[in-house]
Amino acid sequence: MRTITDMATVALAVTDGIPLFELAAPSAIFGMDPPDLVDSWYDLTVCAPPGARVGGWLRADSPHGLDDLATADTVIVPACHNVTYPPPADLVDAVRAAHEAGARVASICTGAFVLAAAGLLEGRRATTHWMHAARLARQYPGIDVDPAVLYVDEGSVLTSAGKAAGIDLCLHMVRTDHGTAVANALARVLVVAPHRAGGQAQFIATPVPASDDHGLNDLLAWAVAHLDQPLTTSDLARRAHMSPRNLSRRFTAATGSTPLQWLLTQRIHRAQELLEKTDESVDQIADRVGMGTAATLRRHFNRTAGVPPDTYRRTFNEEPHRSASVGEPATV
DNA sequence: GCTAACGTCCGCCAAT
DNA sequence: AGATTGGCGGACGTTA
Repeated sequence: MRTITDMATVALAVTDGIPLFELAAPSAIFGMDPPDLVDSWYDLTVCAPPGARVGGWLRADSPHGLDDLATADTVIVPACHNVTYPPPADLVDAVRAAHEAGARVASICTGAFVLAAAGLLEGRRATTHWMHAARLARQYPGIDVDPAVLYVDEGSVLTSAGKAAGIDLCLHMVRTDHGTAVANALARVLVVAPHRAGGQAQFIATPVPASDDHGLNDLLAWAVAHLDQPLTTSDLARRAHMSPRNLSRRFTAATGSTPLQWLLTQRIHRAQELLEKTDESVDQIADRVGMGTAATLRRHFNRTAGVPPDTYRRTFNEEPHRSASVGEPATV
């Protein structure tokens, strides 16, 4: 089991020609002044080859090179600027070495191609920018590429979709390390959506199909507002004026997860929030998030958060910031 | 941890 | 002709 302090050093792998945005998102989050809510924040190292260009008009000037990736707890690999060429071999080797040394490795956008080349995605679920998802899947048949989600958390290997989804992934890591309250506070500072879960593709406008609106947003919003009630697929279908079969199909296409699984995830997130912010019993919380009994909540909570509700509460409530252990969350 | 009842969801296929 | 929909069966998951 990892601890928060284990994840404290974050290394950002800069490659020549890297888009500015890719660099900006993780820098803004991991390199910011520590929020008041925590007493230790991340230590960001930018690892850049000498004279690397950023965004075509900036030059990175860092005393740290790729060798420094190996000692980081968390390694972030932003987009490579051209996926038609194989990623730089020294970067691939450095990323592989870092992962072997126990680092958590996360990619943004086409950075997934670097992780793939390092063999870290083999047999795993992963995502990348929708424009390049087909290429990734073709080049690496062993990867279960999901182009429809914002990010995929496979524990020690995380991938995110294009550009702004990198912010979601970074927030997700902050949430994993420091809890929902800290992640939400940070999102407020950054003025971004506090939580777009990895499996929630409903807020991405993927401009591939002619109509990028799957028409489920109202339903999802309604469901979130009525989580405390028992909701079946048929209930949702009735609300969306669809047959259960069709809703099930549309739902999966739009969100990347099935109705029940999506509801369970939403309920667990709500429960996490309540555990952090209130003193309500697990029983009460189970009732408030529509999970029936505490036993049911515990079962799903364990599976999703990696720890029982009471442990989670102790981690983020009573003793918020001291090397608290959180398990590896399952894929969101 | 077991069980019984019930819900979910996915392949198949005909209807639209 | 091709895509979308909805009903059905049955394996599988969830709940209490």
